[in-house]
Amino acid sequence: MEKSQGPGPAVEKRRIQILEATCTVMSKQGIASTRVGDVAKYLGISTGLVHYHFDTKDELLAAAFRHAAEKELEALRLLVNTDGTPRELLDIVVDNFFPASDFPSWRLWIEGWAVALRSESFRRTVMELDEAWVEVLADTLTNGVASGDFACVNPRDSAWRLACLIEGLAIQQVAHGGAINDVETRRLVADAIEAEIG
Amino acid sequence: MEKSQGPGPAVEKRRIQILEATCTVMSKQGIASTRVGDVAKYLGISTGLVHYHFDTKDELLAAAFRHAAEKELEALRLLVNTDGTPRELLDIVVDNFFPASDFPSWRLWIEGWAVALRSESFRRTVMELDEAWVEVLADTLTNGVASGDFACVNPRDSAWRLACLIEGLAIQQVAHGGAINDVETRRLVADAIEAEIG
DNA sequence: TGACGAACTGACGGGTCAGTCAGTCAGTCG
DNA sequence: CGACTGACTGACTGACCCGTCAGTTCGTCA
Repeated sequence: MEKSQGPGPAVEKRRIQILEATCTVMSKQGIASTRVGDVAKYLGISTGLVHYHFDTKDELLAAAFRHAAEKELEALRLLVNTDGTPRELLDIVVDNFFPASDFPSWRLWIEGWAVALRSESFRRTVMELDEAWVEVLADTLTNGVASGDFACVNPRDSAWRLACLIEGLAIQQVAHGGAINDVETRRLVADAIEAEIG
Repeated sequence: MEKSQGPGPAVEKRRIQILEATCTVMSKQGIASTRVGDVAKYLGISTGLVHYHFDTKDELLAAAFRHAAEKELEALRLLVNTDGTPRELLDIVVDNFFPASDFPSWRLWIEGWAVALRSESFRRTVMELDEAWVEVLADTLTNGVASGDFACVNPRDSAWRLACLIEGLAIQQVAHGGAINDVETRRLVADAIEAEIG
C-alpha cells in the first residue's frame, strides 16, 4: 500500500525504479514470463517490497508497460517539436518508429497487443498510446498540407494507413524475420510515403 | 508415444480431434491461458491421453496453431481457385481476411506473433503461413497485371504493402477497438487498393 | 531518549499445472 | 483360449510462483 498522506519523494523514486526494472525484465523475458521474483532479483530487493509498492503482478506489468510507452511517446514529441521542413519532421517521425529488426520496443508492443486481448488495463494503455502516436503522424502531415509541401487528400487517413503499414511491417521484421529484409522494408515505406504525400 | 509401425487411422483421428479441440480452447481462452487439462475436459478425456499423443504442451499448441492456419490457407486457396476477373478475385482475397472486429482468427494471429517472439516452432509456422498468404495476394495482383486489369509497378511490393496494412488495421480493430471503426477500415483498405492497382 | 511509523525482509502457505506412471480394458492374433 | 499390445485413465508428484505476514531496521519527531 502507498502512504495515505500522499507518496513521499523516496517512495515515488522507488516506484519508478521498480517500473523501469520491470520494463527491462519484460523486454528480455517477455511479458508473460516476467515473474515478480525476477524484478526483485534484478534490483537486489525482496519480492515483498515489490508487493509493498504494487498490489498485484498485473497492476505492476500494466503500469510498467504504460510507463515505457509514455516515455517513448514523450521522446517522440520532443523530437518533432523542433524547427524543420514538414518533410524533415515526417522523416524524423517515421525513422523514430522504423521497424528495424533490432528495435526492441516493437517486441514489447507486439506482446502488448496480445495481452490487450485479455486485459482491460493493457487494452486501454495500448489504445491510447497507439492513437497518440498516429496523432503525431497526422499532425505532421496536416502541417505539411497546410504549408503546401504535401498533397494528401485526407491527412488523417494517410496517417492511419502509414501507421498500420509500419506496424504490419514491424511484425514481419520482428516477430518472424520473414521474407522481407531491412532494405526492402525501407523501400516499401518510402514508396508508400511518396504515394500518400505525392 | 505413437505406434512404431506408423500410426493407425484411429490414432490419426484422435490426434486431429485433440488439435481441433485445442484450437477451440485457444480461441476462447488465449494461447497463454490454455491448459492441457482444459483441452482434456473439453473432449471428456484424461490429460494422460493428451500426453499420449503429444509429448509436451508446447508441441501441442504449436501443432494446433499450424493446423488451424493451414486449414485457413487451404480454404483461401480454394476460394481463389475459381473463375472470375482479377478484380473479383482480389476482392475475395481481401474480404476473406478483412479485419472485422468479430473476426476470431485475428485474435489467434495476434497472439501467435507474440508467442513467435520466444518460440522457434511458432516462429516458423507464423512465418511460413504469413508468407503463403502474401503469396496468394501477390499472385492475384500479378495475374491482374498480366491481363492488363491492374497497373502495379511492382505487384510483389504492392502485395506486401496491402498485407501489412491489413495486419496493422486488424490490430487496431481487434486488439483494442480504437478510434477506427469497421466503415473507416473498409474505406482505408479500398483507397489503398485503388492506389496500388490504379 | 523513547515512541512511532514508513520502508523493507524473507520465509511460508496455498494454489496451479505439466508431465509421469502403474494399472485397466478391449481388441487381435496365434 | 490365452498372450500380447495399443489406447486410455486418474491419481500423483514435483516445481513454480503469487501474495501474505510477522518481524527488523532506521529515520524522525515529541
